[in-house]
Amino acid sequence: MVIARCSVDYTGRLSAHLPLATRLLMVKADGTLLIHSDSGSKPFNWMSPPCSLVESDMLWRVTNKAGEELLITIDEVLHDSSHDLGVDPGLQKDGVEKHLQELLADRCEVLGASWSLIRREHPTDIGPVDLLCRDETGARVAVEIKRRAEIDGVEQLTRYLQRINLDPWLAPVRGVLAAQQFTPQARVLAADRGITCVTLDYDELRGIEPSTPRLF
Amino acid sequence: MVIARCSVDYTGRLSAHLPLATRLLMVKADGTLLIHSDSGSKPFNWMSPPCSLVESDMLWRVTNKAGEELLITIDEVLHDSSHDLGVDPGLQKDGVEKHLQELLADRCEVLGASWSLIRREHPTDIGPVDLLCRDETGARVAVEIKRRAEIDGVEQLTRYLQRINLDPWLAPVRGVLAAQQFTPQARVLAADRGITCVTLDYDELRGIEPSTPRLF
DNA sequence: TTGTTGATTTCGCAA
DNA sequence: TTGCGAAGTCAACAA
Repeated sequence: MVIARCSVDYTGRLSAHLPLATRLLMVKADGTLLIHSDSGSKPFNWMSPPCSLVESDMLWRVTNKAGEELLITIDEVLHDSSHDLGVDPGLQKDGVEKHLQELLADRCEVLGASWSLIRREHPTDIGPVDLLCRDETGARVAVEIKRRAEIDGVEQLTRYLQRINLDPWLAPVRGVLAAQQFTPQARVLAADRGITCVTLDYDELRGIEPSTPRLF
Repeated sequence: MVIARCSVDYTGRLSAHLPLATRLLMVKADGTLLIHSDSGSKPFNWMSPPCSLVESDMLWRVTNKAGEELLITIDEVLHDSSHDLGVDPGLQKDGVEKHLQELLADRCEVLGASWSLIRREHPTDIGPVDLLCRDETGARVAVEIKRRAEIDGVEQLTRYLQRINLDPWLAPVRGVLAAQQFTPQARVLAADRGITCVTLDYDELRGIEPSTPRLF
């Protein structure tokens, strides 16, 4: 961890210049280098491993295989310390889309009374549909699950429906977009495409799910 | 800047837990808080301003307006230092999409012989089309520019074309997707929609451009 | 304030 | 390795 007055030049996927100012240079154990200012959550410049750092005099040269280069010109070092953090057990996440899909696969009657699951991750040639279900009339429904449904989620489901309806064994298949939140524009476009929007309640799904006895 | 053995719990847009380990806690002047381990380029946990940090004993509680909460339980502080970095002049970038658009607007004959520019950032009710050109036959062409064209770029241009072709003064307008790189799926979908893909060479564009004499 | 779009996005998963 | 979709995406910019 070095705090220094420095200027930085990056050439690679684009060209960028960082004028002389005081910043934090962080070199991690895995080779990651980050250059942070005193505001904002993202570093101004960085380099991801694998990369090589060569320090000569007051010039740091960081390069990687792809030919990207970070030149750090050090004007003055204000702080320099090193710390051994050891390995990190990592972050445990809960509540993401995958989890929603698992819960809904188990309880697709949340989408409609008497609905049943035909298949999870039903493959098409442009990617898998989250759920393929049978509704109360026996008709097939393709379900796309999002945490927050936006316009591109509607586009995605539309593409799936086009593809899936080319299969005479499956067609006709209608679409359901299931999400915790919807942007107004997603609702409008979905309505326009004949796609039904279903709002999910994560806590309710999670609360209901354990009460379902598994018959393995 | 604090280096400490700590565990972290985040509740907000999702729930996440970070088991006890040694990490870097960074508190920036603008209120940003970052929790970094010794590997990876992004922090495991963070909170963006505006947020409030309350330190009581060995517990840090960080909250924001949206009801998100970060609980940091400090086990042992290994390092604690503070540094005044001052304001940063910020990063100067070159070579991003906006720049490509400027270059192409000046040299749209790169897209086809005798092509001319009608308008840059042509407005539609769902957003501006990057370029509106006239091809060698006098027909109008809507051009969408990307650094890397993916499937959603094709969707975006498709929406623009639908809108723009509703205007009897402009229709018919065909589409060109110009990018430095294309994903295979973008090419397939573009072909499917009758959209032409044009590969751009940034160095060539930049190299050619200064040779164009300006008439004042 | 809200919405849209780009990003040296990063990250994870799967083919 | 490559491709593709998700992300607590972040951040800039316009309406």
